[in-house]
Amino acid sequence: MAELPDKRTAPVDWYLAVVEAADLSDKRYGVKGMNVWTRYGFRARRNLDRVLVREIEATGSEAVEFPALIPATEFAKEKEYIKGFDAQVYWVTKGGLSELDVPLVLRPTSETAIYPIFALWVRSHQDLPLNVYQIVNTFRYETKTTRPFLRVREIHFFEEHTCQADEARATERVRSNLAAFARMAASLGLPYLAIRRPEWDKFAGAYYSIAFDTPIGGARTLQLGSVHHYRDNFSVPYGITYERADGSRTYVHQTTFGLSERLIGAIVAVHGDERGAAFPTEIAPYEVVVVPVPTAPTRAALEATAAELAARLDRAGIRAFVDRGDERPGAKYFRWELKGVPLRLELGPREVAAGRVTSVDRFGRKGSVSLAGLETEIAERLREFDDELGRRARERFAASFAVATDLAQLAGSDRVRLVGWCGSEACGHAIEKAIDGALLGTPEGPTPAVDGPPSRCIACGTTEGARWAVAAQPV
RNA sequence: GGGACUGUGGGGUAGCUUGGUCCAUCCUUCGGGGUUCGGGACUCCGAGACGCCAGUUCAAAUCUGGCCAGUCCCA
Repeated sequence: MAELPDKRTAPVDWYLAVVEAADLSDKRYGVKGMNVWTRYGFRARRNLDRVLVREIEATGSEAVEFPALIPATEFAKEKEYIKGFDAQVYWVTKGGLSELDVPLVLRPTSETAIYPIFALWVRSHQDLPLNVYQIVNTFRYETKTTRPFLRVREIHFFEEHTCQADEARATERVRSNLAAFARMAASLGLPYLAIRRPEWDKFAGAYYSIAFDTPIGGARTLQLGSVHHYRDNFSVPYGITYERADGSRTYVHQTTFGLSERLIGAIVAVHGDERGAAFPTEIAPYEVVVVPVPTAPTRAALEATAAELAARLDRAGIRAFVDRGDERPGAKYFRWELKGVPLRLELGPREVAAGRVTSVDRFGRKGSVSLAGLETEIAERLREFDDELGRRARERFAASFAVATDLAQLAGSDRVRLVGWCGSEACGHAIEKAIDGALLGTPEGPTPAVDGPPSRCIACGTTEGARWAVAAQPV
């Protein structure tokens, strides 16, 4: 297997090489931005979905599924939304041989598919809150370069859509989503900042947008997902109203929460290193791989023992795989490290004689596990691995930010920059130009690497109302 | 929307300027045999490509045109 490009000096080449070498995605399908999920990559995706479902359902959301095609007439009802999306939708204009009277849009996101039906579902205050999510594929005609998982045209999309009685309750739902994402990200070992987007960069049609961003080296960041408060911006054009207890009628306030397979790309980009990918155990296609280290006479017995170990782990809910391939053990070690498996078990004659098995985690930390206590000891090792994975990620996260006090410091920056900002759009664009990227917005929680508020706006120097904002190069 | 560039086995490439020495190079991958097996084994045999369509020419991976696909830059 060839050497990987250097992650520091050639991050994009490194990322593409890891995705390919780890066999997470096959990009040879003949449509730009539409890639094939391999067996290995799909396992990761299924595990990711399981975490998302678990956490969102814990907040009282239920699964639904709406159709992929949307009549043009419904699609066009909210004018900001249309402006934001009409340049990147796929159209279905023919049915068989005939032109359709009403062309159909292949959903770029599902507001316009769902809200006409919400208008039918919501009638009384007793129908609220309405919290539903779906995990479906959405389609966007991306014109920029596409990258597996990070920028695709067929998106594996998680989207929650809710209706609340009023603005305050919608705000509460946003808070609840932020907390749910915090739990999801913890499962993935991904540190991030929740950042309120500036006016000019909020979701089309939103009252405000809060996005989750994580640094991935240099000044570059990756958006992991977003939560939006729509107020009644959609419920008015779509007529989603309810009757209060006193008989009066009013519009609902809505929120959405969106995530995608980008999270898998983020796991690769954030946790990966010179050896390849590194999966947190919740998402790992296999949590444990057993590698027999045979000599000719012990081969059959060792493979049988390895299969038993894997079966025991599977029964204990730990996804395990026995690598019986014809390669030498060392070649297998390299491959499974590249593929990001958290824990490897080496089983040779020495281990069998001692009633133990050697464990080596993705970071190369060795241990010895007794066969008798296999399940509990492995579970413990996996916990230790996740702790270490998270610790390393947080360490890099903390080192990713630096304050800039002058626009000149933004050019060619090797960190994500925290800047004082007065809140004006003109200054925002000046900052974006200086860093050749974007002003992501203002952090929702505490801002890392700073103490107290900024003294002034980095662009205009105003001291009045200056607050911390994040400037970066989003990928 | 404007411009530049690129397209060679499954992946990565050499060859293209100056047409012939190319039934296309090397690495990797894949299939089979043998010797091996505690950190990327070795060896033997085998498989696999010039984006598509036209044109020029005695002769095209190489030149020309169109198309398709992709990449990058600018708006």
